[in-house]
Amino acid sequence: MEDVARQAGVSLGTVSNVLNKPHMVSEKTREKVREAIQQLGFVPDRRARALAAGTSKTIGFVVIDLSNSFFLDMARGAEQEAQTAGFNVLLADSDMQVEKERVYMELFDEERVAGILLAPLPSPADDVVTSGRWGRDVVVLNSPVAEDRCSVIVDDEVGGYRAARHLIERGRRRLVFAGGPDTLAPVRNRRRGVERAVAETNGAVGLSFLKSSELQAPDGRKLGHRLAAMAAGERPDGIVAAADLLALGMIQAVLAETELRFPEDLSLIGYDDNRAAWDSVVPITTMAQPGTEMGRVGARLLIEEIRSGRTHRHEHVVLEPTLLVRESS
Amino acid sequence: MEDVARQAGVSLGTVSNVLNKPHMVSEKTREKVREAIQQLGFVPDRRARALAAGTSKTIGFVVIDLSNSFFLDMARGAEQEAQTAGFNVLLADSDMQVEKERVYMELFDEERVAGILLAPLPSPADDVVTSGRWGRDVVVLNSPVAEDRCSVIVDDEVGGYRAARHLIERGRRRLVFAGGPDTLAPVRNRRRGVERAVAETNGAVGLSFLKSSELQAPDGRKLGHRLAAMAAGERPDGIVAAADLLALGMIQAVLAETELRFPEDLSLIGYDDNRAAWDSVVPITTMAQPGTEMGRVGARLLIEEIRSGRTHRHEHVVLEPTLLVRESS
DNA sequence: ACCTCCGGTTGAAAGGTTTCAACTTCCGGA
DNA sequence: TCCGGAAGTTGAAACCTTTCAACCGGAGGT
Repeated sequence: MEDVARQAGVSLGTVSNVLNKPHMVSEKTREKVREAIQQLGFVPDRRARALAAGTSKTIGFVVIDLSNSFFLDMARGAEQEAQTAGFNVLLADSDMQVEKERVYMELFDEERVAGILLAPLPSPADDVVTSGRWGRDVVVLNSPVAEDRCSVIVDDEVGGYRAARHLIERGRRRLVFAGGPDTLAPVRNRRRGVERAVAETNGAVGLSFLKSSELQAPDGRKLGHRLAAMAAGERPDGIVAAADLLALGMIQAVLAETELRFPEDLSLIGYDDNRAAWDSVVPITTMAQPGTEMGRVGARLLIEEIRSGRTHRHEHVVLEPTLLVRESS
Repeated sequence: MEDVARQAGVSLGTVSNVLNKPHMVSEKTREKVREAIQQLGFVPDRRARALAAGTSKTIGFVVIDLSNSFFLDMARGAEQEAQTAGFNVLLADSDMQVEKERVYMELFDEERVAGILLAPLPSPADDVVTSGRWGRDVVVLNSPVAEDRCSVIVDDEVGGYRAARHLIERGRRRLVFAGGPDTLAPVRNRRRGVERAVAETNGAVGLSFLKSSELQAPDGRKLGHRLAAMAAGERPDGIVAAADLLALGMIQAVLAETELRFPEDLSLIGYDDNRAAWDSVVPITTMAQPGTEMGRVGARLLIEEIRSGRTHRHEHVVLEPTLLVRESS
C-alpha cells in the first residue's frame, strides 16, 4: 500500500480512502490511485484490514455433513443471503465428528470471523456451543438451543402430521410410520405428528411402527421385505417414511418381491427431499425441508446480531416443511 | 495478550513463546502463563499472528460443485492431508459459476491464505487461474493446466479402456459407449479409451455411440428407452456409460420396458462411483474416480510448494480410476 | 575469584491496514 | 480584502501478534 501511495504521489491515508470511502476522494486522485493499484498489482490484505478496522466481513459455517443435500442447501442459502449483505461465507465440514466440530469452531474463533453459523451434531450440540463461550456471535441451525442464542429449526411434528394428512386425503386409512432409531429427536417428532393425524381422523388406524435401525436405503429394503411378507389384510395402505432413502429402499424391495403398485396399492411418502433419492424408480412424494431458507434465515439473523451488537434480542425461528407431491402417493 | 502477560507477571514476548515455542520457556513460567490464558479466556488472533509471522496455516479450496460426491471426496482428502501437516482448509463452493469462482479466488487471495486448491470449471479454467496472476500458490485439481502450476488429474482414457476391458473379459463383444455431450473432454477421452479396447480385441465390435445430451438419470432413461426398442440382433451386450446416473437411468428404463436382465442379457458399467447412484435397483459396477486421493495428493503438492518457496518444481500427477465390480456387470 | 556459556526472559520493531484529528486549499460572501 | 466553511488530504496512532538482538543470572571450569 505504501508503494501504491508513493507511485500515485499521495499519502497512505488517501489510498485507504480510495479503497473504503471513494466518495471522499476527488475524482482525479481516485483515478491516479486506481491506476497505481492496477500497475502494481496491489491486493489489499484482509487480515490487516480486519485487524485495523476491528470488524470482519466473513462469516464461518460449520456444517455437520455436506454429503447430505439438506445441509448443502443450507450452505447455499446462507451464502446467498450473506452475499447481498456484503459478507462472504467460508465452509467447514465437521463430517459428523464432534472433535472436528470443535476444531473448526476454534479455528473460526481465532480467525475472528464476524460470526458463526453452526449446524451441529445431534446430541452434544449444546455442549460445544455453550461450553466454548465463544465470544463470537453464533446462530444454530437445525437444532434446538438454549435461550441465549438465535436458532432456526423446522417443525418435525407438523411435518409428520402433514405427511399423514396427505395420505389420508388420498383415501388411505391404514397408516404406518417407518423409521428409527427412536433416540433421534426428529424421528420421534415426525412419528408423533403422524400419530396425531391418525388420532383425529375417523376411520383411520395407526398400524404398529415399522422400526429401522437407521435411515439408509438398505434399511428401507429390509422394511420393504417385511412389508412384502405381510398378509394383505394386515398390510398398511399408507406409509410415512422418516427419510427418502428409507422410502427408496422400501419401494425397491416391494417392487421386486410383490406385484403391488405404487401408489395404487400402497401410498408412500418420504422426508427431506434428499437429492440422493431423486432418481428413484417411482419418484417419491416427500416432505421437503426448507434447507435453503434455513440457511437464508440463519444468515439474516446472524448478520442482524453482528450489526446490532449488544442490543440484539435472540430469536428462535421455526420453519415448516412443505409437501412435494410426486408419484409414490 | 497484554492482559495475559500482566496477569502472569511476564512480558509479551514470553506469552508468545509459550504459544509458539513452549520448549524455550521454563516449566514454571509456562504454567503461570497457561493459567492466565485460561482465566482470561484468551484466544489468540490468527489474523494478527499471520500478519506478524508472515505465514498462514490455512489453505483455501475453491470447488466447482459440492453436490457432486467426487468433489466432496476431494475436499475430504485434502483436509485429511492438510491436517497431518498442521494446516486447516476452508471450503468455498463456486457452484458452477465462473463469477463465484473468481470472487472466491480473490477472497482467498486477500485473506492471504498459505495456498489455494482449485477444482475449476471445465472450460475457462485456465483463464481464471492464469489471468489472475495470484501471488499465492495454486494447485489445480481435475483439470489440465499449463506448465507453471501443479496439477492432479485422472486419466479418463485409461478409465474408458479398463471399463471396456472388464466387459470384454466378462465375455461381451458387442460394445457401446453411452454419454455426451461430446464437447466435454472427459466424455471424449473415456470414449476413446473404449474404442481402443475394442480395436485391439479380436471379435469385438464397437457399436455406434449412444449419444445423450447430458449425464443425468433422465438422459439415461431416454437411452434405455432406445435400447429397449432395438431388435435383439442389433442390441449391444455391453455398455460403458460415461456416468453413473446415466447408467442408473438406463437400468430403470430397460427393466421397466423389457424382460432383459442385468448382467445376464446386458452388462453395464458406470463411471464416477457417484453416491447419488449407490442405491440403484441393481448396484452399478463403476470406474471409481480417486477423489479422496486427488484431494490428498493435491494438498501434499500444495504444502510442498508452500514450504519450498521459489525452489519448487511443478508437478503434474496423473491418477488412475479403479474398477469397482458390483452387480450390473 | 573470575570468566564463559547457556537457558530464560525482555523490549522494541515490524507487519499492512484503518481511523481520525489536524491541516491545507479553495470558494463564496461580506 | 478578509473570513468562514466545505472538500480534500495527511500523518501518526492503533490493531495484535511474532521475531530477534540484547540482557540477566547462575552453573561449571580454571
